[in-house]
Amino acid sequence: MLQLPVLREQKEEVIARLAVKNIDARATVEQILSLDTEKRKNQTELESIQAEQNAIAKQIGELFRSGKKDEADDLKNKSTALKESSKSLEERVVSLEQEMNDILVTLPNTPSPLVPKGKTPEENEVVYLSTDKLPELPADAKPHWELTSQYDIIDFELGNKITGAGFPVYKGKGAKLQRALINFFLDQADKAGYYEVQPPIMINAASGFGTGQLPDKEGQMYHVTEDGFYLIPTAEVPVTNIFRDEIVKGESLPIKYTAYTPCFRREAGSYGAHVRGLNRLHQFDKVEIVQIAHPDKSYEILEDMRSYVAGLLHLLELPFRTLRLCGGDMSFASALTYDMEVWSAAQQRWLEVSSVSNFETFQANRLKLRYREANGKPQLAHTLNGSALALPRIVAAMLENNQTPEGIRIPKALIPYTGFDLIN
RNA sequence: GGUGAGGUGCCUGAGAGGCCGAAAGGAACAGUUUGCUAAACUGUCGUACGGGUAACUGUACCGCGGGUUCGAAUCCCGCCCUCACCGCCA
Repeated sequence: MLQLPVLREQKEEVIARLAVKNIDARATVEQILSLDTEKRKNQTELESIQAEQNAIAKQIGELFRSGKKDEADDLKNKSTALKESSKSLEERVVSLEQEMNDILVTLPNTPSPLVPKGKTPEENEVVYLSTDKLPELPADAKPHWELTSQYDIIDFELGNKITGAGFPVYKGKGAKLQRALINFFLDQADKAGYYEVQPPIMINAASGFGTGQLPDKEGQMYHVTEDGFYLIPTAEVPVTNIFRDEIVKGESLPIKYTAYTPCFRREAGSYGAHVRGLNRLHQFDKVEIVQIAHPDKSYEILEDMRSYVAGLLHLLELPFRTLRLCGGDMSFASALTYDMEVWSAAQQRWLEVSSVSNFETFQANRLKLRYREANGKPQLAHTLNGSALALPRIVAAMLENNQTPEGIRIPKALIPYTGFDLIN
């Protein structure tokens, strides 16, 4: 959620920046500001009436104590009259504020000045390419969904039976590979100074609102209606919400957390060949990294997180590129996002495996997540997060790129975790 | 699921219609003293939103939402949550 004072003081700047996300926000911003002006006008009036009521109530108390009941009765009547007008004013203020907030939460975050203009994924800016020549596979190379059944390591049909499409069953070395990747990613995060947590994988509505999934993406989450909970689409939600309504000490920043969780996404509206196999699942595993940062440091930290994720991909020996997302391809809450895509040789396409974002104060404002320097006023912190990493497409790329006549080669860094160097 | 107790500031915890934005202790911060540390003493110490160049000032907030009252942390109603015990159970 954008900060109202920023909207008031830098209206033109906000409108110009939202234009990078291809949004013409002028009418909305002006509506918010006029509601705000109206609200404040009513609020000032209301508060002066309340001040008078409070003064009268105090006087009545004193009159009662000194036995002047008649005078007290006069004041009572006066106060009752005031109550009428304060009550209606209060309703007005509350409804103006509500109306204003309802509109304010629909505005996406303003992109950072680094964000390139653009509408489609093709206009994302390639900022890094891990290799100048992409691996080439023999003509009979297979896509991963054929390899998974050839080696019987991931069973999509069995998942269909148990749950439905997008819920695969990992088997044998396939299951062990999952476990190996999760442990590998967690160990790496630990080494990089991230504190490991295991959060709930169901969240309440307040948490969903805090990180911006609600009300914007309600339809993308599985909803447990009986209890009002949602299955998490990413560990970002429960981990960042650890700090909801918190004022942390300035010197404790940056706070670095990591968590492994399953993630659940309804992916309503997705279809076609690009959802085949592991490319798009309803349930998948991911290790997430989250940082709570000082506003002056958050962009430096974003670069750190980006190079951390790149390091993981190098260790896994996967060819990848890093994109700086253009305005049109960015998420609602993000100010700057880097996507990491690995090259899937058999599919001849790039697969997104990580998204690293700085949300600046956008989430913190919803979360009421603040920090305080010694004796200072509370300030909104910046929040950042990134996948480090999401498993399915890593597995897809690994299977496809590393296929040999003998079997699937496991990258060196992973062998201590899998306990085998070949899937055959 | 049943029964009982309870939700007050960073924490513990008092407060039971007006003198309460809230005692007391602890923590934290600043200072004094001691050679350092520790201790002792003194002071500061909630948040949000308004108004004001500012000093300052107003309002709201004691789990959430309503109600009673001139006046509610305190009384009434509804909801949520936590804890304890019982039941069930990995």
